[in-house]
Amino acid sequence: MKDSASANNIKSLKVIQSEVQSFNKVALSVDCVIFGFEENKLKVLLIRSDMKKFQSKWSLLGDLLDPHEDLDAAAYRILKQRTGLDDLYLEQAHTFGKVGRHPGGRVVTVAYYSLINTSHHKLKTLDHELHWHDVAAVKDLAFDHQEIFETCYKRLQKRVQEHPLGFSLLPGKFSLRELQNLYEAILDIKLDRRNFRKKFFAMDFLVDLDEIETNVPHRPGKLYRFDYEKYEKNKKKWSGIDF
Amino acid sequence: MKDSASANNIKSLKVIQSEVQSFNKVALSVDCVIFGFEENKLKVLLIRSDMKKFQSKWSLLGDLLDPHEDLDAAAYRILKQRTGLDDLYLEQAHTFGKVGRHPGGRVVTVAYYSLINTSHHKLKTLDHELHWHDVAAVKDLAFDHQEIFETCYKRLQKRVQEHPLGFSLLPGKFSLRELQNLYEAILDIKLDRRNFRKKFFAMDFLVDLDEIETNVPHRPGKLYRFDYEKYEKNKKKWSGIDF
DNA sequence: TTACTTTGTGTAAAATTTACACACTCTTTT
DNA sequence: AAAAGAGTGTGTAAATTTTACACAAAGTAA
Repeated sequence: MKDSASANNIKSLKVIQSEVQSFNKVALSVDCVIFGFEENKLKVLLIRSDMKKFQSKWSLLGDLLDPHEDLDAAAYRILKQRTGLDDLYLEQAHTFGKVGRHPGGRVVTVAYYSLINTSHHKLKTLDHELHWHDVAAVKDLAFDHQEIFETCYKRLQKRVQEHPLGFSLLPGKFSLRELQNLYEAILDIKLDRRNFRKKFFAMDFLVDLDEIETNVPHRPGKLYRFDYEKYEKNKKKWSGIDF
Repeated sequence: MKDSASANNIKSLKVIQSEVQSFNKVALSVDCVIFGFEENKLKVLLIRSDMKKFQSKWSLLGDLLDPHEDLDAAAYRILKQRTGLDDLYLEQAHTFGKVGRHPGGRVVTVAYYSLINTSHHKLKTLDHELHWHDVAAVKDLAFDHQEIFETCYKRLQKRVQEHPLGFSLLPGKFSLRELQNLYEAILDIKLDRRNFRKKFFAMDFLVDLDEIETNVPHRPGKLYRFDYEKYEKNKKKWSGIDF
């Protein structure tokens, strides 16, 4: 293995190019962990593995990187291919590069996670390929996808306590109960209703729509929307503070 | 670009192998952002770029991944090559994969950061290749290394507020003033001395060595060491809590 | 009309964080 | 040897944040 940094001689572009182009190459893939929220459960989107070896197992949505596209662009491309959406939160979580992780050869994969609002697009989930799974029930995925999934889930749990990501999983109008259900589902804990409401009102980026829920068999709750402008303006004030 | 996941046909191992081996390959490198602490300043280890194009610039320590080694192993290898050390904290931070980021061709790089105790190994920093830089003064690095450095620095700042990493930058025996100086340097803020001490004593993983500083022109402080066992035992209790 | 379910609201106690000052110990200076 | 200088070591009160907790109101279902 070349030691390009401690060598004393200065390398020409040609030398560098030959190092890069010769034998030191690997396949790079992107895997997306796509979270959704339905029936008060946090869900993750999985697909049947397209490899014989893993035929009965579920796997994450992934594809090989095209050498001519940016890494982030590849993640957005894959997400778009699977969900049709391209206007959403997408964050790189971790890169997995054990030698034997992929049976097809040396493939290093970069994991991204994303949150989508399932009410905005009913996916083609009925063709037995793509399916929403309860995160609590996800197990025994193909490849090392179980580990990737768990890493991303932990990252989401942490991230959602520092930034108001959760909103992107909800419809435009939502009740505080829905918001609380979401946080309880993501963090897998119970929260005190009054304190939860107090906290979110204090953060001051909920807009009261002066509407109420319909078709609920009890007193309806008020509906709110997330105020992106206020959030952007006050970001610094509370970013990084757990809530 | 193949769409391996949404295709309906099941792929044999051979098909997968040919996809992986054919044209979809890139060079992958690892870059290490190595932090140290000296003269009450947070430092980062940089090297003169070995490329003509960037001859006057500093760059991070990096190397190409050997296709036969694990990704993490590559990071440890590079660190060992540069510093001689292999028993230290090393964390993957982010993967950078813009198409044009490297003049030698398509190179995606995985950034790791590490903290080393400069008192344990005086590096060969005098050969004008390797040099400790004040983090505050780092600018205009080669390639996209400025961005990589800044990403890792932010990650370190965050991480150090959730885990007692800082200790790995200090000698085995240290005074509370040294510890505070370190945190002030990493976070770039001033801390209240009394509250700082209170907090660390409350966490209860400092061992009083019943020794005091020598060669200080004032009242000497007591020396402590970090108690790894107590830390491991109480980890859950305060992990994730900012301090 | 009654029972049921969930919303909406405030306050007191507890815990945590912050601000802050003075005596002590060692070194250096005179 | 006395005094000045510099940084250590320590506690408490106030402010802020977090937690625990209960009851009336609004709608639906029987």
